Amino acid sequence: MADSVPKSTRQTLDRLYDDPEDRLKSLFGLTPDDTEIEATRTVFKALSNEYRIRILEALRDGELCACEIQVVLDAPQSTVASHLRELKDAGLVNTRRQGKWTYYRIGDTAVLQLLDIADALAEETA
Amino acid sequence: MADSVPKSTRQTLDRLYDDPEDRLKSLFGLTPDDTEIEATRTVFKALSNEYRIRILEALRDGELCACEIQVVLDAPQSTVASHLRELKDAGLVNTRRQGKWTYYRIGDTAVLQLLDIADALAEETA
DNA sequence: GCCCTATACCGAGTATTATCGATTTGTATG
DNA sequence: CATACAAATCGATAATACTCGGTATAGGGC
Repeated sequence: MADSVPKSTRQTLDRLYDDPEDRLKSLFGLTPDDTEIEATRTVFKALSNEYRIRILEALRDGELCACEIQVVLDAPQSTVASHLRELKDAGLVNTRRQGKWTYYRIGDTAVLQLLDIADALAEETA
Repeated sequence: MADSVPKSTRQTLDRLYDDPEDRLKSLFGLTPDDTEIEATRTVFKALSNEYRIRILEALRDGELCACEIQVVLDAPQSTVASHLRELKDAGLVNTRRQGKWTYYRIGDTAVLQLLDIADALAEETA
């Protein structure tokens, strides 16, 4: 681990701290493992699109079929379908097939918590 | 509003519901206004990057200067700087300048809540 | 079987983001 | 005010994401 640290960084730490080696160790301790970060990123990425946020908001009150979501979004069928797929892949929604129709619903209320917190955060920032 | 609904949608609703006009109205009621959605999206977009998640995780324990964050991320200075700027623009971190150094800190504990919830959600999905 | 409809998938064009070397800006210190 | 250094910005290239027409798949009714 110590070998991968560039000289410039060591020099910076040398100037800043009494015990740069200790500081280096504690800094590296701040990094969680890659797979966990990647999984978290997947969730946020799925949430970082206007259409997909609209879909989740529409699903607050309960399930809707794809054709209804199309009405809410007022967008081409293929566009809506691809966003629905992304939400499903990210595990944020579940589906239920009934005849020709596919019904979508929020997979976990934690999704709504995320939306609420982000909304509040955005509002106070603005 | 009714004018913007395409014929194909009306036909779909006609087939699905007894009172398609009512259904149309309730569906449109599910859409929040554009500026709110956009603000929420900005927050999630800022969170949907590996480096930026790492930065926020590193800031859990308290503020760090940009040069220390560079050590944690092990990435070029300009790359780190652009991510820090994006986090700041999104309102997720605040800065404090002390001499040559700029210290970054989490702007609101709600940011950590978002990370925790998304992490838990990602874990249960996997 | 055929036809109609809901929805999933493909792929090419477009738009947005990320990366990072080079340069500039701000802040000390001699 | 010259030098050193932290950090911000610029700008060109690369990577990623979005859009959506066209097409394929699947279910139900005749």
